Amino acid sequence: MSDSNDKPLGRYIRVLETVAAARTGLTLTDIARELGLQPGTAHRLIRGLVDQDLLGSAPGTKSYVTGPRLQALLHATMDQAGYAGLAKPVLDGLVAEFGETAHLARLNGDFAESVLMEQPSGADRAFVQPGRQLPLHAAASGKAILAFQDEAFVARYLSRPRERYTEKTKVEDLDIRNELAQIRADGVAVCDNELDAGVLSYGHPIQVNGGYVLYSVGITGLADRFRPMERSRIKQRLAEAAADLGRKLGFTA
Amino acid sequence: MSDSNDKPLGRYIRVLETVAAARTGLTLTDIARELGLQPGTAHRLIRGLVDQDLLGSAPGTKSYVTGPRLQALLHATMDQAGYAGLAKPVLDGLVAEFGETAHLARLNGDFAESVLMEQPSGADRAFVQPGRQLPLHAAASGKAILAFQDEAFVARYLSRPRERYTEKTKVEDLDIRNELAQIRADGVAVCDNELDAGVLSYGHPIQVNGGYVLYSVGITGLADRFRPMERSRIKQRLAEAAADLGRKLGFTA
DNA sequence: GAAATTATTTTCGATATTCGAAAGTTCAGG
DNA sequence: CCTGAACTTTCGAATATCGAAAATAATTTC
Repeated sequence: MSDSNDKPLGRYIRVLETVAAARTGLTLTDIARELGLQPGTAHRLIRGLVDQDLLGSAPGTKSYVTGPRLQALLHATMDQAGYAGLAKPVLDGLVAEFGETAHLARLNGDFAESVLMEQPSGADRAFVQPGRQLPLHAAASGKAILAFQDEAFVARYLSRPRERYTEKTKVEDLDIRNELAQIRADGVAVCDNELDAGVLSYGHPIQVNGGYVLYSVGITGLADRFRPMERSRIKQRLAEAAADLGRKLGFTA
Repeated sequence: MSDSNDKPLGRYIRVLETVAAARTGLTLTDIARELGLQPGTAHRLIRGLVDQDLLGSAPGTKSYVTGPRLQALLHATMDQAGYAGLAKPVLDGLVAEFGETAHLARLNGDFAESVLMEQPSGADRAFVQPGRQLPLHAAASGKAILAFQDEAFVARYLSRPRERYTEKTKVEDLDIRNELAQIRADGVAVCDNELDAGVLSYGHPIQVNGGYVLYSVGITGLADRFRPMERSRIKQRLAEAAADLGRKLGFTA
């Protein structure tokens, strides 16, 4: 009888399951023994999975853990209700302090998707309602995520045409790369009239345990009213919120 | 340049990501268009994924959703901290009401692994501390999960030898099958001195959106003290807790 | 209800990947 | 330095995958 589990795909998945089930990192030999594979085969399978970022190996060590792409996949499947319970209180805290709209965005393909939004009572119309796909080069929460992706991702993103939403939208490779560098240095991304006219927003990356950035948290408001707000305070509170959310959304790598 | 994403494994994963990112089920054509695949290729990839239970197709319809094996894999990558934020409040509620230990268990291989436990202050020694592997035939939270697995899983489980932990442990196929049927009818599983002597516990399956049961929630106490507690009340509160947890741990199918 | 359109499934030879076995490296302890 | 375990590479044979095209099924249109 030919078990469907000895097809190539099935073997890859069994390796993933083995690693995922382990509390701690597994070594090549662990995996080979567990699945009854010879070392050479296990090595090839693992390499394939690492190439796809489905497994990661803590640099320096020889043990493997679940990779960022698998974590992203998990988050992508989680229901919005799952996020709401975790993230809503944090967003509410931001709303209470600044009186502007706060939202949580998640990397989804080539966009940052808004997955949760909280507004002050009597808010303007929503610019970041859940489901909206925010461009990675022209939204604060998008830029905050893009700035912390690896070079291969950034290069791929920049290799494709980008839409210009307003006359202030940055579309040149160099402009965008410079801004990403600044975001990495500063910790916070700004989008001033680059996506929606008259709208100003701040975004902060959310780092989960492994250090990967899949989410960002942002505050958005009408530029005229929001601009005077003290920037250092916004930055500090966003950083706190991001740290809190990172813990709540986090994984043990 | 040969992108690692056009290797066979990468294409399978991209299909999974596409389906996972969609809020609703995707049809073959949707997937093919999204990924720029020709229909025949998409069909073969999808079929391979369905064979592995990584994708599922709602019976009758032609649209694909994430399958039970993918859900199990992704959940397995979540660690205790990830659960804590979601499930701790629910367990705390049970502890507050009954004054006994509550825990969340997850199907892991041929055992139900306790992944989170909450105890009343001044508790007895812990019988379900996180990490403990609870047998599927001799623990309330294990039986609650086993009762809702498909026939192939149950048959495979019963085809292998089972340990007898106490003289009350049920090990005969027929006894176990009868009890599983009763659990399906009743909704709640009981383990009375079958695993740890002097310990009584109740378990309730947790259904996530697709209907798959990967988790259960349970209450455990010393039999002498716990037995007098009103059973219907326990059952009702466990059902509520399970519904709540199912929402929080759930996926968009 | 027949024709046209769109969606799904199957077939095909060529190509690329995977397979297990065995040999070759690297690394850590004694 | 030697030894053994863990890790990595190599190899021809077996197998899965590839894109293109054709066949079937389901839906829509007229």
